[in-house]
Formats: sequence, structure tokens, C-alpha cells
Amino acid sequence: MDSFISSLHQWYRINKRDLPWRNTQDPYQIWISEIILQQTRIAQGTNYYLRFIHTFPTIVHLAEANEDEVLKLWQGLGYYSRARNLHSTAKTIVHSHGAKFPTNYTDLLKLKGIGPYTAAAIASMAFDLPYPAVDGNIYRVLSRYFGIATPIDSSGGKKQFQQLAEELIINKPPGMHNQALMEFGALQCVPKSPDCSLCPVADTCFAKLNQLIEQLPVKSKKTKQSKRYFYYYLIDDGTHIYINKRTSNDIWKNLHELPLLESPHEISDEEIIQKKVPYINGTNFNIKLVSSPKKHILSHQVIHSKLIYIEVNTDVDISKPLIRVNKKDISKFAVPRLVEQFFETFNLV
DNA sequence: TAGGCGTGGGG
DNA sequence: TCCCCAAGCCT
Repeated sequence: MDSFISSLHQWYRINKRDLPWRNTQDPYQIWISEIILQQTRIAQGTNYYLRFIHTFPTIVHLAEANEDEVLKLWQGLGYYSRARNLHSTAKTIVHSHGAKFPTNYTDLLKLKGIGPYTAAAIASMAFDLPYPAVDGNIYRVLSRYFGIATPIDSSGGKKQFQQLAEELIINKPPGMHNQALMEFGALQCVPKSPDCSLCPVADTCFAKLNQLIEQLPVKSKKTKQSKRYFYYYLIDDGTHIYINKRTSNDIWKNLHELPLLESPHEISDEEIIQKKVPYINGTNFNIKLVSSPKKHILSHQVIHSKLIYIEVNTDVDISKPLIRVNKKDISKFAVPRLVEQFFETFNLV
């Protein structure tokens, strides 16, 4: 077991990537990087990290920002509750902890958006505390090497891997150890078709010896996707369009979008044209076109959507909740990718 | 506790 | 095209 770990540490010294958040022990920067990298690839998250640190160099800068500003910076990354919790926690630390990051695992865990993995990552990398950061990489590496077939998304499985990881980190440099195991999972012990001929521990790996690489780790749950039908209205008076803020507990909370008609089923173009246009009072408008369908896929939903392009005069009668925006300012608002792609199609951004 | 919560890349 | 996945957390 000790040679397993020392082999991975040795592998890490040779193969580690030079990532921007690896040259710091600043808990703020480590925290930002860990939140961005939750369920997110390094290739996708790195530029967001650099922009985030540049825009908000310290936790005080972040705490003083508006949530809209934070969401705009987060636009395109997904899982937007991460951004909302990040901002909320920055305010908590600044206003209730004297702008000092908690320095122990238990207090880190109390913060919004920081769970067992992230608390361990910050505790180990910023404060040299021996908490194992058990993420998807670690589940994969340990399940394969030790031949553990307990589902990683069961409570029993989590407990089992957690306990094993706690034993493995004893008397190791915590931050380096955690990053070594994660990096090994990310680069060498990859989910699909790992090149075991390059693996330093292949000769003692249970999954390799028993040809179970593709079977491990075991996951029990499969998320089912539901279908939704979104019809967006681009109401254009020549200079302005209208947008709306999503505030309910649903996807894309607190992001902006175009006026939306959601239907439980698909609506034909003929029907759309005959329907009352939501938010517009009266009949003083012209439906110019209904776009081709666009399918937007989330982890748990498939959204079938179309855009209805509507020309109006500047004296159009619009109901209250909508925000009237000059077209040249539209990029100031955080919107989901689906809406941004409609904006691109219609040359608004 | 099981399901909700995004996006983009790769096989 | 489809499916799985990527440094999880919240409720």
C-alpha cells in the first residue's frame, strides 16, 4: 500500500501540470479554483479562473460585487448555484469572519457551497491539514487499484472510500498527496480506455490484473432526462429588446432570458403565430419569423426551443416585469448558453 | 436521500 | 446521434 502511494507521488513529480492555482497557498484562490472545477474540466474552467481572480483579486472585492456581476463572469460555466453560493460565502466571510478564511475543516464545511470534498481540498492545500479530498478521480483510482465494487454514489460506498482515503493520507504531505492522486486519475487512470502500459502501478492493480478496468468504478444511479418546450420571444423595436430575470427555483436561477412561453408539449409554428404573445398588450406587432428548432441538452433535461422574432413600434405596450434593454447593452446581462446562442444567431452579441 | 442543477468534449 | 462524463453540493 505504501509503495502504491509513493509510486503515485513519484508519478506526480514527473507528470504534474503547471496550473495557475498550484502556485499559491492562498485559501481564497484555492477556494475559487475548487468551486470552478466542481464537475468541470480544467480545459473549460481555467480561463474562468484567471478572469475571476483578475476581476476579484481578494475576497473583499468579491464580497463587494453585485450578484449579477458575478453571474455574468460565470456565464457559460453552468451550475450557477456555484456562483451564487460563492458570492454569498464571500459576503459571509467578510462580514462575519473579519475577511479571514476559516482555517479548519469543520468551519470550512459550514460555508455555503463548500462540501466534504472542497473543505478537504482547501484544508489540505492551504493549511497543510491531513484531510483526503475524495473526488471522482479518487473514487476511480481507488476502486480500480483495490478492486472495490461498492457503488460510489451510495452512502456505504462514500463511507468506504472516505475511510480508505483517510488511511492513505496519514503521514503524507496533505496538499501534494491529494493533488497527486487527483492528477493521476485525471491524466493516467482516465475513465475510458486508460493506457495501462504507461501506468506505474499496473502490475499490482486489481482491475488491471482482473480485466475490470471498464467495469470500475460502479455507479448505481442513472439520471433520467425530462423534456421541456421553450418558446422565446425576441421583441424588437429597432433599438431595444426586452428581457426577463429568472427568479424561481428552477434551472438558470437569477440569469436573464428573453420573454418565455413554456409549454408542456410541442407547439406548431401555425399555433405559435395564432397565440397571444405573452407580455405584449394589444395587437400592434408583427411576427416576422419563427426560427428553426434548437435542442439544448442539460444533465437532466432536454429543452426543445424556438425563437419567435417580433417587430414592434417604440410605443408598444409591454407588461411590467420585462426589462427594456438597448441592443448594444445586451451583453452586460448574464444569460444561459441557449439564449446567448439565439443572440448570436440574430447578431445581438 | 434521491433528484435537481449546465456545459462541452470525446468515444 | 447518443451516451458518458468532469476537482460536488444542496435540499
